[in-house]
Amino acid sequence: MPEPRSRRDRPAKPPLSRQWIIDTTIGIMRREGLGKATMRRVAKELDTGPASLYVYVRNTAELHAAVIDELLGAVTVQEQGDWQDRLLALVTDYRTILAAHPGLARSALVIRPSGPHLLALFDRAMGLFIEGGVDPAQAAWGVDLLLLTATASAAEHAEPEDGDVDADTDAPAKCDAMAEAVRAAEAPLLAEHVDAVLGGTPQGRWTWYFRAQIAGIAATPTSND
Amino acid sequence: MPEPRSRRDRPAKPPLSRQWIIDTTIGIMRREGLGKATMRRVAKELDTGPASLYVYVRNTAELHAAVIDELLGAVTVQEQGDWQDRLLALVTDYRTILAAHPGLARSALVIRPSGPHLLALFDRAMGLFIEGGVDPAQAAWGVDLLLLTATASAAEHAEPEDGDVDADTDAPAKCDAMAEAVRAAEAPLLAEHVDAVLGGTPQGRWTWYFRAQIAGIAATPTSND
DNA sequence: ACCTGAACACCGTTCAAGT
DNA sequence: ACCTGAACACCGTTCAAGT
Repeated sequence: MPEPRSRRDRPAKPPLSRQWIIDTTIGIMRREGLGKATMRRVAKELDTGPASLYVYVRNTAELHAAVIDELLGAVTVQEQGDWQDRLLALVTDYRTILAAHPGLARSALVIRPSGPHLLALFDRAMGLFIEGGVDPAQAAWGVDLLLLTATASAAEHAEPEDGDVDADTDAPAKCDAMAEAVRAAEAPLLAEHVDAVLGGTPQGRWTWYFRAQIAGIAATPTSND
Repeated sequence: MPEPRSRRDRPAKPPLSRQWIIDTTIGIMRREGLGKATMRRVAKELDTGPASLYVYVRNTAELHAAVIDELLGAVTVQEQGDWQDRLLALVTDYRTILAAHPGLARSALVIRPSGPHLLALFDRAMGLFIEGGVDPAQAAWGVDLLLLTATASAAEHAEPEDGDVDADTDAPAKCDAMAEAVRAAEAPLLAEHVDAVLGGTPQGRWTWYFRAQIAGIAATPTSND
């Protein structure tokens, strides 16, 4: 017996490539959330020190961007329905992926990922707009706007982190606080239309956001001022 | 001489109230960015330990939310122009405040602030929509959408943190990377309309986002499915 | 009752030194 | 050349103990 195996049965040594780092990060994120997928934690999982990761990724933000693009590889391509239905399916897919894991959408907003999968998605969305007869310039900015909204909406509705405080206080307390604040503040219109403001399911809201934006994008020419 | 004064000439002792904590946090943020406005840093500025702050604020997120609402007190009310012009001025003001300090918009997206100043802003925006003859239900969701876009847009275009890497690499490298990625990826439409995709000033884009959304909001009824 | 020192359990990133 | 131990300079939050 030359030496006892460390921990469990590890085959020789992990390769430690960029892809392996990304996959490990995704694994941790799926199990414990993006908040736990830190450099130090990923390094530990890879049986090395955090410094080693910097050979393959520039920093934490770049690693998270790579994770996002990797996950974006899972967006499906809807073949049925008209261009608007297919565009809705595409953007909803994008949003669902970002909303599934806390922090992912927040990261996407900050680091502006531009990996191959996002570009492919952008290209498909542009294609659907153009198929719908929308001017390419409007289509380009329209896709930007749609993805911005999808990302922001995902950031808002992302499930809370694993170790989150007061899960029960979530919805009721928020409504109470809102209702109380509305009454306390000088917000007569909010008070009057409180049902409209707070009403609707997240799903219904998202669909309406999409439809409203599609209508506006198609109808609003890009000015040259 | 009973005892030597600590550091510089401090008058007796700071009051250490919630408002004083918020003001101190804003001061640090203005000078060094939100990233530096940590519990520990604020406590140090207040000549106490971080634990003391928890008597007045629940946690870092709540403190940052309070800071945002405080800053939102500075939104001006435009009196000239039609309802769309005034709404644009209002939402642009909101966006400008969030974009001025890095991290602020990012925080706003996560913590969903609902302080009195935000509620007042929401109420004013609703009022302008209703003045424009927009259905209240559409107005309510419309304001939500507009603020979501403004916040997300601010998060994207926020000035980089004080201690930021490669400022020169910013715009050119981003364009190069984008252009290269477009060529490398299978993104023919992106490649064809690259000028439209990357074109326009942030200001011009924001105005177009606003106009497109206004048009869509006014034209899209909230369905009851 | 109100406040806080000290501790707990973490971070990202760098760099000199090793193989 | 490639890799990394150890250090640097931080974090948020809690809680037992003090006044």
